[in-house]
Amino acid sequence: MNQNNKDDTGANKGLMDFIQESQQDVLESNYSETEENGNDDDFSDDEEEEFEDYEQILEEKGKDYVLLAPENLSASYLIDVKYDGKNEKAYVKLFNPDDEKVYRWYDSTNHLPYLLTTVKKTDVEHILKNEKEYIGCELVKRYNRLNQKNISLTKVLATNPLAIGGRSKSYREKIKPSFEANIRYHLNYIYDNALVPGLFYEIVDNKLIRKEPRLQDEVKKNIMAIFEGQSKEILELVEQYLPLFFAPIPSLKRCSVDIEVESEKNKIPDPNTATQKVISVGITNEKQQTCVYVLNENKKPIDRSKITVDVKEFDKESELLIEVFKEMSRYPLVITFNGDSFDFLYLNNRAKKLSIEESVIPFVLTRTQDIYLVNGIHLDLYRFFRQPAIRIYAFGGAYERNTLDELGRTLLNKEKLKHDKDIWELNLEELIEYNGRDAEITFELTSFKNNQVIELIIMLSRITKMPIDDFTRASISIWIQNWMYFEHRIRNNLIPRQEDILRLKGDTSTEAIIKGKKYQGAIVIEPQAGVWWNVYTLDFASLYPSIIKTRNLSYETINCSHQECKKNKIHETKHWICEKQVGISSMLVGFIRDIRVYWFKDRAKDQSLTERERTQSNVIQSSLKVLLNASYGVFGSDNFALYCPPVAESTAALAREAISKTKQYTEEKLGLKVLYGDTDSIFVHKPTPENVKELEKWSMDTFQIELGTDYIFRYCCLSDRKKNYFGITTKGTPIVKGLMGKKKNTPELAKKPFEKALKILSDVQNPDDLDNAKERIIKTIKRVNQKISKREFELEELAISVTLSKKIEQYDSWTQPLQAAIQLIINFPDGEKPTVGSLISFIKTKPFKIQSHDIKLSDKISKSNECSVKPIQLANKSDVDIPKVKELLKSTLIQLLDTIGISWSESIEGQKSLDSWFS
DNA sequence: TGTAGGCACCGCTTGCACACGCT
DNA sequence: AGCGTGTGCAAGCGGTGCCT
Repeated sequence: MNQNNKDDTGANKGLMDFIQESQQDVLESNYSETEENGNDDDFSDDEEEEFEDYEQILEEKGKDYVLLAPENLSASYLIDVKYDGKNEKAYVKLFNPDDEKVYRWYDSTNHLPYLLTTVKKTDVEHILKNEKEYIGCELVKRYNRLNQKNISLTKVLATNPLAIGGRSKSYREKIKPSFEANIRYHLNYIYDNALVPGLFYEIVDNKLIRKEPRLQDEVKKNIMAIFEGQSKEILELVEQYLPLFFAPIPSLKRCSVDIEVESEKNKIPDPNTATQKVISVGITNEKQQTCVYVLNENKKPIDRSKITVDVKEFDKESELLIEVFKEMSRYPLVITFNGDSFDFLYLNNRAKKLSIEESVIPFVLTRTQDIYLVNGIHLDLYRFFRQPAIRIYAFGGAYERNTLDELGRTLLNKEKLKHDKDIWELNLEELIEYNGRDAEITFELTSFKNNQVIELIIMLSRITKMPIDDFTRASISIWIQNWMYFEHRIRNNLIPRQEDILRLKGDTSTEAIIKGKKYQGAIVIEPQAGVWWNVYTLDFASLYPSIIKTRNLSYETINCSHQECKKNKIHETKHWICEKQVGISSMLVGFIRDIRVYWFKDRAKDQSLTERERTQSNVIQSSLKVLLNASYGVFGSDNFALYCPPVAESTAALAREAISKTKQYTEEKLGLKVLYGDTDSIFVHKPTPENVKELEKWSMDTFQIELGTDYIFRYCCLSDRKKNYFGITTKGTPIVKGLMGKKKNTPELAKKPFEKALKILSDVQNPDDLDNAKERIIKTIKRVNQKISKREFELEELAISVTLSKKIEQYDSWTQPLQAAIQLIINFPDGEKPTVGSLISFIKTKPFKIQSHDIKLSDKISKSNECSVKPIQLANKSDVDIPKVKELLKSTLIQLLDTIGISWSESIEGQKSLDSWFS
């Protein structure tokens, strides 16, 4: 029997056994052998012959680089799991640190694609009687979390994943209901064998066996102590995850690749046609050596004194490419920035165009337009850094836009080389330097801060059980889905279908405040306008995940079938929660919350530890933070596999309850004034240290959630606008939230006086200083206002920069950014077309009409042609609409001024008219 | 080609009341 | 009187960026 099926009683009791067992013999064959498969692998001992044998089963493309694993291989790093369609087998890629080579190991257990169904075996055989790819059925048992019952199922096996799902006549279309039929095969392979990408495995007699890291007994003991008294399931999770956290992360040998392509003026080279020559390729390796492979057909002399990198010259483009491919194949990990859509796509198509032999082209294109490497793995940093969860939670929003230049500038403090010319005008030396710098920046994005990014990627890959190249291309809901699927499978739990969850639990019962939303969300406490001295902001530590944990929220525990549980109601909703079963998402989210808060978070800052221990702890805590912060939201997102609106709704409702009760307690029991609050925080006026302590204790006793102090404001200015305030901390640091002066689309002209005013306010120590500061602020602003009247400004200072969030033809409203984008298209027909993500800069002008355009637009606005803005590229100073600029300055600064009691019309405008009266 | 909902602000769009002029 | 059209206004809505 399949080892995964032996735990017929379901639930979690077999998990520890399972882990133990998997260490000894992970991949013991489970199925009765089917001898149909012609490629059965009795590998010869002779190495050369061995290669002969394998050659026929390897795909043509890139096969020169593939090295098959020997019968026995020392501990190697599991970097990838894939499926080989020609051989109908899963394989893994192992990086062996001893010889620094990547080996490919094909499944030796005859693991097969399958689906599960409640249809009886005889009926299945009837349905599939003419199917050549059908192999047979097995009877298996699973535990169904949704109804808490063991269930007998038919496991339908096929030779090929496409037979199961992915075609119009796949088995999953014919056999209904079918379960677990839409999981990609290589992921199934990972789950079934409990593989963890990023851990060490060795091959013994052609079996893949996990190598356990050594754990310090002391560390283990201390961590177990954190979870003392918690349920058995949680303790098992700790055991399961400690090796993932503490296995060393080896420094992966790797290189970055960046290409430059010959191009005509104002034309972007098209990687699909690849009609232009590749003129240079920069490669940087882990020793920080950069080499630029440059095409020099006319053998122009290169002045080496002007060059800081290594150079290899080629007079034939095809030779250049072949050499680059060969160099890339030496690395288990190859990094690009946007390689999926440009560099590698271009190289691939260009190589075909130049008739380079398939066997030396290392790329594999997938249906979803990702590009994998035959031998190593391809990490496209553009895809990784683009993830909102990564941008915000792992990097604190350090970069705004996902471009190589901005990432380099904000994370590395290293900019792309600037030049006035365009690529095709550069001389060879300039081209080499430029290309080399891009390759360097790309590489350093993975190596800065002791390889922070690469370690983050590997740690998240271990936790989510996704191969690195899948993981870096997928979004956060897929990460969490995969993580939870894995945890279902190793517990022998049936993975529920989204439709079943929805049918049983789908309804929400609260009304959202914003039209079009599914349920009610957070509370924002009405701010008390004014200047407040000595203000504490208290907030709950990861409130939503904490609620999921403490209140046992999960798709199977919400609205369970037990009559007795119905009394366990959730505030303001119709939902109740199960008291008999521990919810799987509650358990998983709770576990990573606890271990982050109680272990890794402190250790990331603990000066008594070594630097190495600190950075590793930091990598782990930020990985966990990324998952935690998304763990609530995914349940409210209909493209999440375990989508369960009542779970999300209940989480939000319980959070509302927590914050309201806290406000009430603070006001009524402690007699303090609550000035403001948002979601998980309250602003308290003048609490004593004892007050704060009492609140912390009360919160722990009432909700089992930590309430901590975030900022202590010397003073804090609130207006009547929510999510809109600023304060100066006791250390003199200004904290600004939501004010227009901070928004990225506000023109510099308004931002500058805003910043100045803020600086003045930072120095204010007491109410008397404030009056003084007000005077100075008024003067500053008046000066700016006068300058505007006299048109004393640069055009750039007025630019409003906005990101397009949709394609041009999808806009239903004739908005200003759209007007500017269309003018750009009309005036620069060969230029880069504005589209999703483009940053458009424009200035406000008096209304004017543009020539009727033949750009495809939505029906609603296709006839519009009157514009109120001009893109900065086309505008003159004389176009500027002065009253509108003043309006803009006013609305930006008024947010700041009215909180400190300055009236715009009296202090700024009124004063000005007096001035002019006297002069 | 998505983790959620709540909020501020800008400016276009739309619907309505009303005036007006024509038949 | 009945109808179409122009005008001014306010509310609604689309869009962007932000907060938690």
